[in-house]
Parts: sequence; structure tokens; C-alpha cells
Amino acid sequence: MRKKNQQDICEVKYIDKDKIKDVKKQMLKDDEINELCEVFGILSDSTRIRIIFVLSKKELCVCDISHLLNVSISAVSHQLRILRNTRLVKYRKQGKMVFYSLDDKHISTLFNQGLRHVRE
Amino acid sequence: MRKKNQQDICEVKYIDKDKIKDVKKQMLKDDEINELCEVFGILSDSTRIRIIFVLSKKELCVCDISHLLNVSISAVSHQLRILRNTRLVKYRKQGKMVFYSLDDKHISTLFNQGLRHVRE
DNA sequence: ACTATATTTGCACAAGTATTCAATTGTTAA
DNA sequence: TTAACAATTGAATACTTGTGCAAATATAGT
Repeated sequence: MRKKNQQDICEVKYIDKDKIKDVKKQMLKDDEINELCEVFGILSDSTRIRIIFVLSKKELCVCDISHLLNVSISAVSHQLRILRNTRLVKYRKQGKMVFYSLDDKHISTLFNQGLRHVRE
Repeated sequence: MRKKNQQDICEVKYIDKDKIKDVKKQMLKDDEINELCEVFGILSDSTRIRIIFVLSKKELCVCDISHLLNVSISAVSHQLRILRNTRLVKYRKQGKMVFYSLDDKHISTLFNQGLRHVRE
């Protein structure tokens, strides 16, 4: 009895309790957090990153993208579906072919900001 | 024989072959792509996003973070290790406690850009 | 109708990952 | 030298996810 779970306690006498309260007050809403996860999650896959990159340059069909990235048509299509569902790309049918292009004005900004980050 | 795999062919007579070549020339380097995936990948987890957010406000110990996010000490520590290894946070020991803060000037810019994206 | 082709889709599976639990490390104070 | 505690770590587990495969859909030409 009385055996406390180590993980449940933290006897820290906050040097500054207001510090905690202050941060807590500013905390992001759950919706915002989830959307952030979603957006960043989409940008965290090599295939999708490259798709977004090439579409930021030109409107392209699935086949073009497959060639450019050296990824199977199926894999490209799977990823395009994700990008479609999240409204990051739009498409236009022309005969048997489907042409894709970016549909979100913010996404390339975010992408470029990331690029600036890795390029220092 | 001669049976072609459907996935391997794409008989598109490029309306504009230069279009493809042009994009190919601008293609991102593999290193850049990998680093982009890494950075965005780190921002694609709810716990890590919130850690980064609270650290962008104040320097905090593991225990503070655990309380603020309502996540176990262990889980927080595991995520902090990832953030340490990728140089996104730095730490400072003080007695038994370890205080964390952001260590990457770009990361909050990128984070805020994401926030602007979800907030429209 | 039939064939060819561009794309989509459902399923299965391998690889990756976040969290929990238990054990451990390192530090402080008695 | 012990006890208490903040934090880290490794192993196990549950969950997510990217891709290949095969079949389906859609469109154009014969």
C-alpha cells in the first residue's frame, strides 16, 4: 500500500508556477494540432515530397510523375489520392489521362520554408 | 513471350518532352529530400509538435512538459531524445532536473508557417 | 463488340513508430 | 550508505503506413 507509481509523481516545487499556467493558457487547440500533424505528415514522405515538388513546376499526368520519380504508377496513384483527399492537388481529365497540379497556395510556401531549413 | 507488364509501359507521346526534361533538371538532390522528410516527419507527431510549441514559449524540465501535455514522463523523454538527436532542442542539467529549450532558429519559423497554413 | 492503354482501387504484407512497463542511471539529501 | 526522485533507456506491443500485386474502371480507336 501507499506504494506510489514513480511515473505519477513529480514533486518539483515549481520555481515559477505561473510559468506553467502561462504556457498552458497559450496551448494550441486540439484541432490545430491534428491539422498540423496531418500537413507535416504529408510532407514527411519522400514520394509525396517529390510529387509536390514536380507539380510545383508543371502540371503533369500520372505517367509523367511516375517516370520523373522512378516510382510505379500504382504507388504514385496511391499517393496522389492522399494529396487529393487533403486538397493539396487538383486534377483535370483529358481523354484517358489525368493531369495533376497543386491546389493549395500555402503548400509551396511551407515546402519552400522547409527547403530553406535544410539548406540552412 | 513479349508479354509486357502493364505497369512498365506508358506509351504517352509526350506532348512536350522538354517539359519533362526541364523538371528533371531542377529536381531536388537526394540529400535534400531525405532531410526534408526528416524535418517534416518530426513535426508530424502530436506529442512532438506540442513539445516544440511549449518549448517555443519557455525553457522547461521534462516533468513540466509531461504535466503540460498530459503525457507520461517516459513518453516525453523518448520524444525528447529524437528532438535532441536531430538538434532541434538543447538541454541544461541542474541537479536532478534537465531543462530543455529550442535549439534551432529555423524550426519555429517552419512551425509557425505550418500554423498559418492550418489557420488559413 | 473488342482491344489497348491510363489510371484507380482493395488487399496483403513488410517496415516503421509511439507508447507502456520495468529496470537503470545519476543526483541530492538524510 | 541509504532513500528518494528526475530522467533515461531497452524490450515488448499495438498501431500506422507505403508499396506491390491483381483486378477493376474509364476512355479512345478499330
